[in-house]
Amino acid sequence: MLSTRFNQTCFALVDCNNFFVSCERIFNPRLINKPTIVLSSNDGCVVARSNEAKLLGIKMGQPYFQIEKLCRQNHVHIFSSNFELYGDISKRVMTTLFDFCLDSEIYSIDEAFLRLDKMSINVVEYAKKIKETIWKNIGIPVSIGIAPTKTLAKMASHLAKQNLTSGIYDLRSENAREIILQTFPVEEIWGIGKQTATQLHYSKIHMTSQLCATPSTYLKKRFGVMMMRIINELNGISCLSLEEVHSVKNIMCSRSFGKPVTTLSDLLEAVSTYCANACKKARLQKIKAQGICVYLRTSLFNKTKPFYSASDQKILLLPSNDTVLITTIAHDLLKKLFKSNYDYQKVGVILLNLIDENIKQNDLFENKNNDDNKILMNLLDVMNEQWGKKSLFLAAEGTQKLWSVKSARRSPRYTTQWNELLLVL
DNA sequence: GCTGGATTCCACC
DNA sequence: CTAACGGGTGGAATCCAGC
Repeated sequence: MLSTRFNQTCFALVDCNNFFVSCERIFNPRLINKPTIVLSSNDGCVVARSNEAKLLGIKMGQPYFQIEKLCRQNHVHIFSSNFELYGDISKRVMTTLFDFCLDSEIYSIDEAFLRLDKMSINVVEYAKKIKETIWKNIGIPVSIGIAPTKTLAKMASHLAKQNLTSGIYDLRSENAREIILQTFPVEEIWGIGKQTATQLHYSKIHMTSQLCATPSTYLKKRFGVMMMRIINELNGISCLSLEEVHSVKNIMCSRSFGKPVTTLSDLLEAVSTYCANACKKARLQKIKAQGICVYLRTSLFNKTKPFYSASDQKILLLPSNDTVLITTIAHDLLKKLFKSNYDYQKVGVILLNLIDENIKQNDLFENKNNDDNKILMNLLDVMNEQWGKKSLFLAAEGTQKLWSVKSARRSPRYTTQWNELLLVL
């Protein structure tokens, strides 16, 4: 007889360990057991650390310039983000997980929830098999947390990471939970962030067990409905189910500049580039924007220069994913927002209220249909697929891109670019 | 007061 | 030599105008 109660829900959270670093290691085995980090775009902050790098005290999200010296002294291997590579490896991991369990939800680039209670299996044995398969076939180490709710499964995966030998942690037994909750800090609970944690500490609530013992009327009044959901989940009552594949509502594209930008022409180039990326993404998903928002701002951190931030949006007469149209509108918006004599750090474009491209809502006053540029856009996408990214683009994007991001240490895109395949010499 | 829409806050990876 | 800090998502709470 299995220890689980009849009818009890059971979720597994499969989480890739140090995901971006693990991806780099697949193609560069010399990195194994060496301190290694991956930087955010623009080589700004640390977004992934190997265990060795964690031991050196390098923090998640830490700005790189603060640890540059430490890295040099300890021969830390440093990489710029290589999202094409990570996305491709992620796809392989998720496909493998779907083979094990169709009832699953991709939660992020490196995590997925599986619903296991409807399968007649020994859950822990099954988890072991999943872990071994992903390691053997893809070369990515994962941790797996098992529990009756998603929030507890998240907690279990945390604990699984501390247990390096098995990498699996089972929190289905109520007795086991009772002990664990006494030493699990509230700030590590899924859904409780920095602000909430600070307030909890202020109310002398530090450990999860203390949180669960706090009267729910008080918690609801002070922290809202989200907190009630968290408490229920911690008590083993499942409130969060696997989510449907949610349709995207907005697409945002923005980057910080490699160095401050002051001229309107550079900003227009950048905005054009982001429009092209966003529209391409929309066409790929077969959706159209009903509005577009443009924003720009100076650095949040530079206290010596004046701060400026602005945004504006325009509703489209007809939904569109046409790069030419969207870029034209974005240019108009940006020209209105632009003020000279500022050091700009970032501009961004957001396609708003996306809807299925097949939904046609003919405008009463505009008789023509809005497929004008469909053929051109299709051509653009096909050419760029065939001849490589950015073979064909609008002149407005510019060719120099003096503003573009820093990405000095990116590894080759081994799996997605023919000319960057791994060479065996 | 009530409503819906816009904006801000918070959290996550 | 100095200055240097991501890019997305989504949901809830809150604000505010118009009734």
